[in-house]
Amino acid sequence: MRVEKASSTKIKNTKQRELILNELRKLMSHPTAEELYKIVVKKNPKIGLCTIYRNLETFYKQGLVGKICTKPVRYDGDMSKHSHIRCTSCGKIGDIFFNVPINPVEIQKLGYKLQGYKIEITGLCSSCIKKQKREE
Amino acid sequence: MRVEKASSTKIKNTKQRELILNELRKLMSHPTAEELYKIVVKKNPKIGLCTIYRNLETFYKQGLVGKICTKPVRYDGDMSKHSHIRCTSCGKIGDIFFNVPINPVEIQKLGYKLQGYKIEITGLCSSCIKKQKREE
DNA sequence: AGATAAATGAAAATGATTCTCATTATCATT
DNA sequence: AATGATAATGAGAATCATTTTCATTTATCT
Ligand SMILES: [Mn+2]
Ligand SMILES: [Mn+2]
Ligand SMILES: [Zn+2]
Ligand SMILES: [Zn+2]
Repeated sequence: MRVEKASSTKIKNTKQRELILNELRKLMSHPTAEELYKIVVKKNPKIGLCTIYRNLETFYKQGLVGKICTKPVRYDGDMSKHSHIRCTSCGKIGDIFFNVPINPVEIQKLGYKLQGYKIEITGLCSSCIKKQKREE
Repeated sequence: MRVEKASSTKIKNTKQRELILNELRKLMSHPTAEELYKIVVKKNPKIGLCTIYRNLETFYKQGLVGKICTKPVRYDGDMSKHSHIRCTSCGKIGDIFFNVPINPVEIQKLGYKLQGYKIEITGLCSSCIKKQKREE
């Protein structure tokens, strides 16, 4: 018995999709769906919040945007190879442009096939370091 | 982001707390609060699910257990230094006992004070690799 | 244009987690 | 052991980010 092949659904290019991706790519920040919605809705007042949710997830699955699994989830229009640091004091997400290589062979030895990895770093951002010093 | 007040509250040792921590430490797995509840409730049928949630989070903040920020969140009674790999096919979480060092100085150069980091690896577990091959 | 298949938007549902609050347990002091 | 102070518990309600449902609209193919 033949098992149904993994979905071959054709993705359609809608105005909403284009707008959402463009606006996300313009940003240097890592917005939540809600935050991006507030920007996008100014250019298309008819757009629905769930369309933002839906498309961000689609973009992520297509490898078009990055996803940061905070709560709420944040997305990243910058696909260059980098990591993120979350400030434990103010919650801000910053970019960390340096690389920690993981060797696929090491993972293979442990019985797994490596597909991807993310490094989630926590720390204090510069302004929170200053704030902390002032309070001392 | 909520700024944590320098709490001076004394933590009391309750039977529930001890039971939850002991049962978690017995496991080799990475249970959710709900999964651990199902185990714990057999030994204390009066215990409430929210007590599991509350204490797991307390243990995490005390550095007694590890936390894996999947959805739902998973906890780890094993505090030895290791990373986790999530199988993208079956969702299982496996332990990866090798180390990827991050240099605090590198982070400092970028204006941050490093506090911690986690590496979240994704891939295929051995049984899902086999399953995939069989289907070819 | 007409067919068909996917995307949208509004509203409702979901579900993991957190909150509230009355009650109970723990612990340091008498 | 009794007391008092305070933290923890348990039940249920609330929260809220995200997902689902479904009627309608839109994009794309022939
Ligand atoms: Mn980034
Ligand atoms: Mn582990
Ligand atoms: Zn900060
Ligand atoms: Zn698997």
